Amino acid sequence: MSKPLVIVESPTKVKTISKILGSEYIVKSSVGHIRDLPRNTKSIPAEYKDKEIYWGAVKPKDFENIYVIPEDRKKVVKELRDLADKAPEVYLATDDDREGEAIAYHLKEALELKKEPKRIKFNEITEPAVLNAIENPEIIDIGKFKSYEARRTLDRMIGYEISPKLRDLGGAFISTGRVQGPAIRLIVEKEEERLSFVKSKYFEIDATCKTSDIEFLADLKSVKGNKIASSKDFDKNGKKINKDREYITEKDCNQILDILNNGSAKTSKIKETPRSGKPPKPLKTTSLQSSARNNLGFQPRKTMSVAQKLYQEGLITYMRTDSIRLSETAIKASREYISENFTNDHLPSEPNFYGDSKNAQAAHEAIRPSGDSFTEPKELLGKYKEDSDEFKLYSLIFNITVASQMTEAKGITKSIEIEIQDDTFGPIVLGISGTTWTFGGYRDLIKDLSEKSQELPDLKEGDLVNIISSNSEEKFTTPPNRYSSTSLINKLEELGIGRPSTYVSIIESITSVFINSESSLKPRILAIAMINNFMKPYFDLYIDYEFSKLMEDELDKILESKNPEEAKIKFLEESYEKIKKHIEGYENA
DNA sequence: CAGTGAGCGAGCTTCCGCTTGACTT
Repeated sequence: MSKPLVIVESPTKVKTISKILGSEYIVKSSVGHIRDLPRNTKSIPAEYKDKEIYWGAVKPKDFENIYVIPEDRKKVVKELRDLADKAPEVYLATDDDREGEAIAYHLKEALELKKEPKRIKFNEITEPAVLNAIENPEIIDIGKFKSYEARRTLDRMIGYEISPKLRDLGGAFISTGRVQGPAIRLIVEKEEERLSFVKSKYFEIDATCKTSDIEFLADLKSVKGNKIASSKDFDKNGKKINKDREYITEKDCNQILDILNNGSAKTSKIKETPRSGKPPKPLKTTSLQSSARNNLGFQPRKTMSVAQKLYQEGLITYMRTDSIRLSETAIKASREYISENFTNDHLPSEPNFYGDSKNAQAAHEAIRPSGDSFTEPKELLGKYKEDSDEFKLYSLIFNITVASQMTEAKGITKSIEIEIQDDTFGPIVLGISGTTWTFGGYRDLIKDLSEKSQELPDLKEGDLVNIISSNSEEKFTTPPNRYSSTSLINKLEELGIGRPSTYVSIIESITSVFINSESSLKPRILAIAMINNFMKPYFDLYIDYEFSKLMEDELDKILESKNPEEAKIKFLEESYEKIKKHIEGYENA
């Protein structure tokens, strides 16, 4: 009469899994982590109050962590414990990654399970996947749990050792850690690049040309057989870096304009090259944030909160993921939609596959419309208004997912060169080019909005062209842009710093050190001093851009070790020795 | 005698990652 209990992380999953497992099972969620290191001194258990512990959380012997159930998690834990007590069997179906394994272990401890729980994993919620998992239970992977503990303890160690020293210098509103440190460094170094940037002058020349039927604008491409220098041909110090470029002066410029205005030009070369357009990759957290920023003007925080609503409505899959893998279900649904709405040529004979980056944990699939047959955006118009954030974001997710399974676009890029001969400048070559798409492929569903096109004149080699007027523009190279919240998050991901669930909160945790205009993160002087006068001289290791990746390598070793507990202790001992040396260096400076 | 300042000790904060929903601006 009592039923087995299945515990997942997200409440939203409960409904779908209940439907699959039926009334024979009770399905509940932990709503994320349920135990952690004590958050502050008040939450340290009384028995440790007068004992020596590190960072308010770790016993010196063997770096054993002290775990507590935070006040606001006690209700959930009690509820789960009561259910577990009555259940003949407990299935821990937390996510299939390091943190998921940790939550499973914490559940086993916090629920005081007498019988070994069954650990089950699935990374898509479909009937076969869930049933298969139930039939093939595993046990909790201690290696994974120990590598989680190493990560958790190291983060506490770094944050709590260095932040107090930093606060002595910088005041109450500044702190650092494995993630915050490099994030602030990125912003500071970008500002320094901008400050030291030397701008360079260059010229752009174009001419309005005319044939019998059409007027068009052509750009100056080369003189004396060399290409005209553009912004790319200077480095950040204003140095000319390309020997085979023509760096034209203002005087050259005026002479060339004169020649153009008085000369007669001839079509010298027409080139047609085939071009293909690749469909977009399926979405993960960072690319969703970028696409929503570029196409809808959403900041990451807004994107995530709208996506959360869509997820809770059951319209999309999980939105915090580092994977662009589409499940078979998703591929089938996309292909079905394509074959029903487009021609056979829009459907590749084999599905398009996209691989994950090396440091992806891939506990969830890509972000896509949910289900085994996708809801078309227009079907949502009863539920959402056309100009609502939900409708716009869902449409974006739908379009990119389906487009990722369509064929390439095919086109021809035609370039026309028009030439004037001159004694001083040799051949003066003007050019115009444009792409005509002969087959739309995925572009018949989504178009690249940034693309502009100009109608090309119908010219043959040797045709004469009249130049009506010409024009020059003085241009300057520009320093690199500051990071936006979106581009900083992309950079952090590239460096393996932070996780999909934390990207938005990383930005918010460091807001005190920059002047926030969201799209342009400018560091306060405090941040610059923190990096240059504190972190770099004394704690350089902890703002190394590779630090997180190196940590991951060490965590992998713990995971694969024969004795993970021992490997964890060794890793933390070595880490502690290192940080103590850095602290000493700082204290004695 | 009243006001000031040095010195002391107690108590607080800080990390990252997993989930929502309640809260404020």
